[in-house]
Amino acid sequence: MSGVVDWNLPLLPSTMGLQQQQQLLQPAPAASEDKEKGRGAAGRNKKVIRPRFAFQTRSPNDILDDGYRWRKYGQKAVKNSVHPSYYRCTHHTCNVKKQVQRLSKDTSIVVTTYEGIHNHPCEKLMEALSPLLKQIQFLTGF
DNA sequence: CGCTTTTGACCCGCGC
DNA sequence: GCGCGGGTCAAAAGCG
Repeated sequence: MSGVVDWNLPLLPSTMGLQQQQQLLQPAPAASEDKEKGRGAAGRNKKVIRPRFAFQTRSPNDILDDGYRWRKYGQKAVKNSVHPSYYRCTHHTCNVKKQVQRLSKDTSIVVTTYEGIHNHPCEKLMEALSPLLKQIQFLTGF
């Protein structure tokens, strides 16, 4: 089914409308991210391939709203002043994870690492395009 | 009322 | 075999 749009593509964060520069980095081509982490919540013991996208954005805001809803789940403090915050998509069908890291050198720089692909289009974008889509569908219907 | 957020504790994997 | 680190989940509280 290729009737799906690449929603996983980097949309433009609403808070990113600044003059900040965005740097898209692809850490490693190797998908050695098979850390299943069994945990009691077993259920999905499948080698789910989740692409990793790293975005380096400069913003006073740690949480960049890219159009999806994120729920913060834990904050582990590492030794190097870097306190990575973990976020997860609130979608029950969306197993996307987001890792936000702040540079200890420049707290103004925020490294957002997206893990996984969204199974569902962003509500915000959809909402914004909803009227347009409706109109298009309506026009196309004829 | 619902949802979100925060802290703690727990667990697993890997290293040595 | 044991230790450490990292990561995640859980519950509770606060706020809109």
